[in-house]
Amino acid sequence: MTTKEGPVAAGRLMRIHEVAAEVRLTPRSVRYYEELGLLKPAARSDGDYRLYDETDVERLRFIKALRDDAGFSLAEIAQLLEDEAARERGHAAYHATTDPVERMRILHDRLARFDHQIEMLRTKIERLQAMVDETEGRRTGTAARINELESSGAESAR
Amino acid sequence: MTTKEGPVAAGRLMRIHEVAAEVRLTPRSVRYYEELGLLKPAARSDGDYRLYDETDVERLRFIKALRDDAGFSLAEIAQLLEDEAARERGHAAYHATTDPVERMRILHDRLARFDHQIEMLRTKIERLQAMVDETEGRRTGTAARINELESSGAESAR
DNA sequence: CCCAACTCTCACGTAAACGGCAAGGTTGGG
DNA sequence: CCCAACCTTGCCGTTTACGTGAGAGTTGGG
Repeated sequence: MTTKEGPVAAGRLMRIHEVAAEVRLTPRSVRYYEELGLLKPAARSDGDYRLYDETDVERLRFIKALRDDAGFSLAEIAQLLEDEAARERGHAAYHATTDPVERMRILHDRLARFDHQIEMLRTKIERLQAMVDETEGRRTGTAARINELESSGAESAR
Repeated sequence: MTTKEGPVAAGRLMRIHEVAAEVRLTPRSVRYYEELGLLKPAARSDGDYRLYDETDVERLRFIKALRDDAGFSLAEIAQLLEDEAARERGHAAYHATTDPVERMRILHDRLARFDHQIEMLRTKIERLQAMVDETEGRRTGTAARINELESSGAESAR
């Protein structure tokens, strides 16, 4: 009943410390991300243990990359990935309807979200590139001064 | 006596709220960055007011970019820029000595730091690019499904 | 069935990066 | 010289992103 069904992910389910180790996070962080609505385990055991599948792992990896590499806050990541609640609704809705128009809408929605993600990342890349360019400029200045010194006093070098 | 001298920066000096406004930071943050050793005002007034010059503004801009765009922590930024203390020592040392060998060493040092900065930024760019690629992969999959639906049920669309 | 290892949900503690206030000092135009 | 607007150094408060138990329950191999 808490099972995330779906057409994929028939592999085995993992417990929280397993996925945490896999993506190099702590169980605490994974639970915290769930608390913020970043993801929801594929299932729960009878004893209410969180159980994760491969897609959860991928999602966690993506979250970690967004946090570590892109430096987004968890709040921003929540925006980018949208609440897991909304995502699940979208997924369920897709399989609940046979209406192709509705399915179309959902797919276009998903496409738009991917485009948004790509755009945010691209923007970040551009800014970083600008910083690289600037730093290279300074580097060139320093390198020039080295050349000056090197050619002016040309004798004491090893 | 607290003046940062140097051959450049003869422009006028600004007070903390001016530079803060200029680089879109709060005076509080600027003081905090100083506390962490990220920068030091060019001078102090008689009444001990912090006074900044144009190079300080540039430095602050760079710091902000590293924080906002690259997502580095202030501690990491401190590493990248090295303690202002060390920087100042290097600068003073450069002008204190006339020994070309010593000057050479200082310049090569500076060059190495630039190279390190560039490398860190490049690494970050590569990771972001990898994320873009991955997201584009997913996007392509969704786009394909849209095409399927579009050609299979080709009549109900507006 | 037993027990070690794992998990659950509170709940409080912490480091980073500031925000905001207090109590007092400084600046500079009128 | 006066005063509004700015600044100073403390110092405590807050948010984010977790760490760290506490107390109780679950799992699974022997």
